[in-house]
Amino acid sequence: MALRVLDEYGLADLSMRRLAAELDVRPSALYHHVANKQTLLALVADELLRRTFRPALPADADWRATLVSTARALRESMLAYRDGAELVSTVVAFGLGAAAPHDALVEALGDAALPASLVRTAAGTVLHYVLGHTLAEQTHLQADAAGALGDAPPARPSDFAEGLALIVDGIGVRLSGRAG
Amino acid sequence: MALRVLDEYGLADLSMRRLAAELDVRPSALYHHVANKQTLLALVADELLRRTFRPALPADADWRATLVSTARALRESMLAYRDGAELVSTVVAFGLGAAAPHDALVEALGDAALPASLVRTAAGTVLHYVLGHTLAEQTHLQADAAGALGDAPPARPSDFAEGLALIVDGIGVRLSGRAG
DNA sequence: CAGTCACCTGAACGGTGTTCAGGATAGAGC
DNA sequence: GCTCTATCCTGAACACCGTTCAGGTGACTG
Repeated sequence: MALRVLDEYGLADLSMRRLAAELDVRPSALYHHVANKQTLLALVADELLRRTFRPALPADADWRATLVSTARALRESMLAYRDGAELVSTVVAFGLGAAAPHDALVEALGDAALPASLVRTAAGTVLHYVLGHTLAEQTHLQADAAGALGDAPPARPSDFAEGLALIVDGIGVRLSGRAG
Repeated sequence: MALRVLDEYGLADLSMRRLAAELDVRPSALYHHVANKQTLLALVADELLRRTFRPALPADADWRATLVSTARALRESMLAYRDGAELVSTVVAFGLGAAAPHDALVEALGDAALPASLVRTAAGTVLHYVLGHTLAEQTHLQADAAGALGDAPPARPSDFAEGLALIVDGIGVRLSGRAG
């Protein structure tokens, strides 16, 4: 329900009052189900990810392919809803939820023979990259869809993959010839 | 002035009304100097960076050292003010200003013999990483300073350098033996 | 001395998140 | 059947928010 409002009106207009109106209820009623708006947004972000974020984990693939596919899945999840990247980014930043992406990235790195602390660092690095890149991408996309501003270059679709490959190769260096 | 209010009250309380009160002026007066709050925030972010972001560019250093020092300088700039990372991140995301960090990263990559498109990708990747990491770091720091939540691990100081090194090495792979 | 312009005030508009006393309603235990 | 209780809700208010706009005031220009 809240996701419908998000997609229809955007994150800026996803207010307690609008959501309540959509549910045919007075705003104060929402506070019997949720402590405040921030935790509501965390629940919405979790629901968004639950619905769309299915990181493929083919057992035979090496860690590179798994990591790339997980990152790609996260990007596509967020792009699937209006303001999805902004929503997930803020929820992740405040640490109130949306732990699934980080967990999925850590799991994807499980096959690489890396020390645990480096796994966490690498997962965080990839996560920050995907969130930042996709947020910029979606902001630009939606700005174009409304009234273009058009000074920045139009961001080729391959940019995401290229930046991601940079990090993946950086991780690969740490394995120095061991696994693929 | 606005930076004083930012440091004293935080970004959430940096309202047009509070800023106007601090300047002993009515809120509507601000709109004769600035179109709206978003561009005000962009100006504040630019001023923050102008004051504190001095990327050291030693002519003799190789691109790795220059890139790392630029990234580190950006992180420290944002940490120097309350909510600095959040402010700069949102301004960069909306593309209304704060171009200095990206430009500085591009310049730092100038010495590496990379194709122009890869320079832009690499700069964007590093930028997203620094913003995302520092935002998370500062959010955590400030949450601790108020009333700790304390479930997430305490984030060792070396985490920033490790993640950054990952990306730098990824860039290095693209040079395959050419420069340092 | 009139005119212009930058700067400001005062008041309002239409929102926002959140709190709180109290009303309804359904199910459990006696 | 009848209380008791917990859940869910309403209505009203509080204290803000960004923004607009007509009109006032002072300084600098011609």
